[in-house]
This record gives sequence, C-alpha cells and structure tokens, in this order.
Amino acid sequence: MEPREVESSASRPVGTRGRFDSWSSPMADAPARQAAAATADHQEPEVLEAPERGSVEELLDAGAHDPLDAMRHSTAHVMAEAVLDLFPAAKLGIGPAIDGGFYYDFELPRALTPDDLEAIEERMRASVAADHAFVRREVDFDDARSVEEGRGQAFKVEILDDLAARAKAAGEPLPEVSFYEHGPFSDLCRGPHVPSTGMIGPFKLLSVAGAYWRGDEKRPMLQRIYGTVWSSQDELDQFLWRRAEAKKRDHRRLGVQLDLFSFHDVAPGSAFWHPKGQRLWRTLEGAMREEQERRGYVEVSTPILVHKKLWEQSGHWGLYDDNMFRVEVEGQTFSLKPMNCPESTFIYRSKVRSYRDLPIRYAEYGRLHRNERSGTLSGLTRVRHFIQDDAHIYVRPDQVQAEISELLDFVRVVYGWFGLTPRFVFATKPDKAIGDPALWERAEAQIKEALDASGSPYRVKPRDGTFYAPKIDIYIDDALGREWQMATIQADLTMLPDRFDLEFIDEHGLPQRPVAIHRAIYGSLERFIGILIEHFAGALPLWVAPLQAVVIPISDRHLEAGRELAGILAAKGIRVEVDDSDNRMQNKIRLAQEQKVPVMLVLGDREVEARSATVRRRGAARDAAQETVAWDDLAEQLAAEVAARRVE
RNA sequence: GCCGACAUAGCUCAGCGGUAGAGCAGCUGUUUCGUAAACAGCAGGUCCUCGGUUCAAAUCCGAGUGUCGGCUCCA
Repeated sequence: MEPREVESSASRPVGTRGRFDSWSSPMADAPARQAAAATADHQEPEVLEAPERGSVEELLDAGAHDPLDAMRHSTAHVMAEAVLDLFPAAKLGIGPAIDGGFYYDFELPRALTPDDLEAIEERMRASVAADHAFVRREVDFDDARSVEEGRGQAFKVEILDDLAARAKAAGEPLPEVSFYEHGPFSDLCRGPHVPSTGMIGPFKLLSVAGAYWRGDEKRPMLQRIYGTVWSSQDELDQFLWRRAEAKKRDHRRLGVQLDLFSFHDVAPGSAFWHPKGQRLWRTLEGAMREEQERRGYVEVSTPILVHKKLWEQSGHWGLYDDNMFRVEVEGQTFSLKPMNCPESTFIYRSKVRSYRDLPIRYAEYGRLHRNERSGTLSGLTRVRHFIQDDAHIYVRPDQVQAEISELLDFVRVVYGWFGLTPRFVFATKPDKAIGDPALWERAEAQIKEALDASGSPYRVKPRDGTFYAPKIDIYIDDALGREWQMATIQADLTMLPDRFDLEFIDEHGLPQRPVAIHRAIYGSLERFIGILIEHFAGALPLWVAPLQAVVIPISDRHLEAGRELAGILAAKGIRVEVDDSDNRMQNKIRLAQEQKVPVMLVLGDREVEARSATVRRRGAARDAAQETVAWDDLAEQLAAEVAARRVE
C-alpha cells in the first residue's frame, strides 16, 4: 500500500536541510550513485548493501574510501582534538567522513553554542598550522582496551568489547587494533589519514545536533558537530553557495512567497492550500487522471474513518497502531485511514470476478492521515495529512510482469512531463515479512523480469521491501543534484489477496487468488509539489504554473484591450490575469517576475492598435529581443505549449 | 518521541528590564507611465500561550504549543 514519503538517505547530510542532498549526503549514498552509473551499460544490477545501523562495521567504517574522504576523516580527528582541549571531560563517540564533510559525536558536560563552534574552529586552525604528523600505531587488543579505559573513553571501550565479542563468536583470536595520533591527540581508529594536519584544506563547522549513540533511541544522546572540508577554497565556496541556494529554493519559503499554501499550529503537519496552490494541485491531479484513464484505470473512493478491525485484518494494527489517529465512537475504536489499500478489496469483493475481468485498476485519491512523531514533521515533505495518486491493481498471477512493465512505462511518461528521469531501485523481502516464502520468491522473480525487460538500469536494495510485498522504488535527482524518493510499485501476493480472501474464477471455473499491485506515481501530492517547487526554484513550467500569464497594460487606456486579450486567452484554457493596478509597467513586470509567472504580455498603444501584445518570458535577460504577437496567434501558441506539457 | 535553537505588524527583520520600531505589502489621494520598485499621507501589534520573579517583563525564569537543525521512525 501506500508508499510513504520516505526520504532517500538514511544518515544525515552536511547540507542545508540535509536530506536528499547527494552532494552533502551520507557517504552511504556515494557508492550507490556510482553503482547506478556503472550499471547503465550492464545488465547485472548493482546490489546496495549498507552495514547495519549501529553495528561494529558501521562504527569502524570511518568512510575514508578515497583521499578526499581521508582528509575529511582527518579533519574530524582534528576537531575531536579541539573539543577535548576545550572540554577535557568529553567522551568521544565516532567521527566518520560523510559526503561533503564529516562529523564527530561527543558526550559533553553542557550543550554547545554557536560561540563554542567558533572557539573549536579556532583551535582546529592552530592544529592545522602546527602541521602535526598523523602516526599510526598498531596495538595489541588488551593494551588498546586498557588505554581507552584509562582515558575514561567508555564508548571506545564498548566498540572494542563488541569487536572482541564478534571475534570470539567467530572463533577467531582477538584482533590487533590501531591508534592514530597527531600532536597531543590519540584516537582508536582504523584510518587511513592524510600524512599531517597541515594537509587539511579549508573547512567550516556547520551545526550541532543531537544524535543517539549507535543510532539507538534507548542509548544516550550525544552532541554531533557537523563540518565540511574541501581541497580548495573554491570548492568550499561552491559548497556553501549551494547550501545558500538550497535555502532560497526551500519550498516552505517559496510556498509563502508564491501564496500557494500555509501551515498553522491548529493542524501541525497539514497544509492549508491557498487558491493558487490548489490550482497547482488540481493541474497535477488532472494530468494524472487523464493519463490513467488512457491506461484503463477506473476511480473509486472509500471512507476515511474506519473500524480498527480492518487494520487488524490487514496486519497493520500491531505494527503501526501508534501511528494512526484513533477515534472512539460508542465504545468502538475507529481510525483515520493511513492508507487506502484494504478498503479497495471491499469493492473488488462486491461481486464475483472472472479471469476475463482482470486486470482491474482502481485509482483512488484518498485523504490519508498518519500520526508522524512531532519531531519528524517538515514542510510538505513530511506531513500528517496527505493525498496520494494511489492505485490498487488486481491481476492474474500470469499478468504481473506485464502490468509492472506497463507501470514502469507509466512512471517514465509522468516524470517526463517535468523533465525528470526516474531511477529504479528493487527492494526485496525484509526480515519482518508476512506470508508464504514461495510467494515472495515468485513476486520477486516477476519484478526482476519486468525490470530486466524494461532496459533501464536499476539497483537492488536487499531486505528493504515492505512487510507484505517486494517493491520498486523510484528516485529522481533534482536540479541541485539532490536525490529524492518518489514513486513506488509493490507486488503483493499475500496481504490483500490472502488476508482479504480475494478470488477470481479461472477458465476452468475454479477460484484463484489474484495478485494486488499497489502503486503511486507522484506519491503524496503534497510531497511531490514540495519537490517540484524546489527543483524549479518556484519557476514552474508553463503547463503547471498556477498563473500562466499576466497581461500588463502600460496605462489605463489599455486596460479594456487587456481584458479583451485575457478573455481570448482564457477561452483557450490559459490561466491569465490582468494587472489593473496603477503601478507603472516596470513595477508590474517586477511583481510578475517575483511571482514567477511564465508569460508577461505588455500592451501599449502600438499593440492595441494592431491587436497584438509584446511577449516577455519569465527570467528573460534584460536586453532580450522582444517579440510582438497577434492575440489569436498568442492564444494558439500558448495553448499548444500547455498541451505539449513543455518544460523550459 | 529525543537533543538543541528559535517564536515581535500580512512578509522580512530590528529592539533584549522603563510608553513597541523599520522596509516591503495594505488603505487613501496624486500620477497614466514602454520592459525588474512613481510620489505623498494614513492605518496596522494579546511582542506564540499560560504561570512566576520584579515597583516595572516583548526583554529574566518555568511549563505548554508550534517551527527550524539533527537523531530515531517512515505501512
């Protein structure tokens, strides 16, 4: 069912709002990206295996896989040196390199302030200036343990103990470990490092944040300092510029500026859609409805408030009941639906289905509510109320592969409307899976066949499927190179079919189980819109722009002609307004530009005389050549551009 | 949910124990203008909420709510 708005990356980025920034995102993503590139010419998909969170492997992996990473990791050491210098009681966690920079986790006697970061940076500079050599020392395991114990570094001791426990379990001798020392600082570390602190490039500390020790919310919360470091000032500047750029594109900021939506504390995590935002919404929804009708879908609508027994039957209650909004009614427990899927089965089962009826494709734009923990909410990308372009497709087992192939094509077409290229990730059976393993194998095989047949490169994420189905997740890279998870396609042979006892009658008159394919292509419309806004920096393509054209009369005597022109455009379906304020033309242009209106139509004496308008495109250079077009031609041209869903 | 920060006019922000400020937006009037800001005037606030300290609180303290940066979670 419903795919959720899941963020692409597991760990924290150094970048602005972090998540999704490939350029500033967790190192775990970098190999993945390369893998994606590598598979472009080959059939064998790259398998993405990340070390388990909080595992010894993860703790020991400092991320130093190339020279730049080694420098980043070395900078983390220098930072730890500075912190230890300022706070001798500091307990060190781990300090790996990540994409774009590094972090180090500390347990400190008090919370750090921005002033502290400056002081830490100061000392780091001194250490870099001193150009201390990094010296590796191989140490006998027991010696290492007593050294760290003597230093009172409990977290380091814990890492060593885990290492020992693992060696013992494997029947191996205690491993030899290494320390890296530079100047006064020494840290248990596998390396590698740069030869000396003087080789560290320009760096900057970015932020402090809480982080659980070993990623476990039951363990102590440490203070994590994020920093960035590059080989040259130029690269550092570029990184900081990109962060600033991302901030400017922030959909929460643009949403207010463009008057699309707002948030209010009476409904945390739920957007209030303003007229322009709703128009944008309806445009996307309309395009999807058009396309899905072409592809044989029918639309359904099911209740929002449903009895909890439905979720007990589907298996969600035990896993996600804390995340559902409950409503007590006459002693019975109901919940606001967090997904559409189980309810579509009631429509499926409302009559006997023949093998000839399948596939049956039920689309549903249902309002969903999920009680996300308060700290996780974030603009439109993580909300409590959202609507998906959801669908549940019931097919015969022999139709699965063809239907998935059709969906891959559907996804490519839809993302093409925005100039985006989807990337596919195949997520297989997770540990908490329900249902018959044989069914899982069959579903996975069919997905794999469809992916292989699609000709698109894809990656595999083992054990990342949902509890009831293997799936294909679709990712895109936006204009700033950030990665976002978007659509999802799930082949469910178990949950809906078995738990809701679905059947169709085959050609021999025997009842059979259908397969349920869950899919959403935009995903949550809320989230999709947020990502679109950031990708286009608010300058949405003509066909999606809530306001497509503004008519700008130069003076009041051109107003009447302006209204006539607007009428002609509106008759062709163009979303157009006339700026009838008494601002000067210059200011009207500026305001339209600020509102990111794609087309400005200037009307003065010359134009009115000729029943034409001078066209100024959003973002046009100040000295751009100007084209004057007759009203009727203009209406034709713009309508054609909209119909073609052209992306600038 | 956890750690930390923040919350002042519609928006962006200043003020940080002693009568609440600016720019933009809004309103009124003047202006009718050729490609990114015409001019003048007026109006606009439970300084997030509740409680405390104080002669006096936007300002200091506590609790709550929301938002932001992360962590965890994400059907």
